[in-house]
Amino acid sequence: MRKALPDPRIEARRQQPAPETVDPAIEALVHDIIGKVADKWTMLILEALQEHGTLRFTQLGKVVGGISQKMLTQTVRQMEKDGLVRRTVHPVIPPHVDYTLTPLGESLGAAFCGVWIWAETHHAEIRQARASFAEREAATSRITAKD
Amino acid sequence: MRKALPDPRIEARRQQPAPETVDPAIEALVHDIIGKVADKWTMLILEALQEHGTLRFTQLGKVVGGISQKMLTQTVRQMEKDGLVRRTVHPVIPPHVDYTLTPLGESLGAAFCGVWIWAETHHAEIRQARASFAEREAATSRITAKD
DNA sequence: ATTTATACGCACCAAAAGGAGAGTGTAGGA
DNA sequence: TCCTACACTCTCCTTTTGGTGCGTATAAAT
Repeated sequence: MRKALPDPRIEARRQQPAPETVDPAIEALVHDIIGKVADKWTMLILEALQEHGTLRFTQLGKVVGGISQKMLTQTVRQMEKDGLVRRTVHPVIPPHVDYTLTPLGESLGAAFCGVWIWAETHHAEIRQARASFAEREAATSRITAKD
Repeated sequence: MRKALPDPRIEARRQQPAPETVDPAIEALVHDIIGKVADKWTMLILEALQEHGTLRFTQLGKVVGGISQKMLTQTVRQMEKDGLVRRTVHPVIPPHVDYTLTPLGESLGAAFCGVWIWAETHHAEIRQARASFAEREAATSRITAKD
């Protein structure tokens, strides 16, 4: 969420009104990708690597924070499969492996950057919304159209 | 992913280098928000409401596709709590409830827009990455530094 | 009198996610 | 000689997620 600048390709697309020519097969694939990529750990790891450039396994775990080894391995493996990170093994003892974002990963990081900034920008509003929801709930009165 | 234009506040922030003044409490809160919002169904519902403006319960379910009533209720309720959607009950029989994005929800939709476009733009690369990973795996040779 | 439509809530159950902890291989240091 | 570091993998176990089906209220239509 830090240094990323908007992907020029994405910015270009934003200008255009709306393709609206959505092949259902592509649509399904995109939904699938979103489903895989819109994952808490994926986002967190993406951010960590974006900020630090290259990290080793244990360092990455510490930077992300609160992740188990299992999830770290699993998520990073999936990201490698999807071409988001490059995993480099230095065959020394004790083992040394480092992780870095591929250009594809960087571009995803840039895309998610907007979401990070959104969260930073609006977290106060969310807290407020939660509070007022709780209040309304306590009064047992939901929003109701009065016509 | 369709019609959204970039949030001006986010675009403004992107220019700035990096605050780097990250209060750990805020950081944790942001991580929490990301964790809640980076959910498959949340993203899909967000997209549906962004494209259609206002939808009733059943319609929303159809537009999203493949979601059970339970998850639809649950997710939409959470989004209401977080101030992303407004739920309006028309007290008629049979019941009539419609859902629409709040300004906060719209802004999140705009932020996620970049991710949608990223997925549409790069899905071919992901498929290719997966294929070449599978190939490398079959050859039982991972990327290894050769020095 | 029976059916239909709508937006759920609830209970039950299967599946998946995810955490904790132990095990592994081996070079170099104490 | 034993311990430590590193990046895992594997097994067990608990928690969470999510699907299915049933119940509900009630006015209007058949």
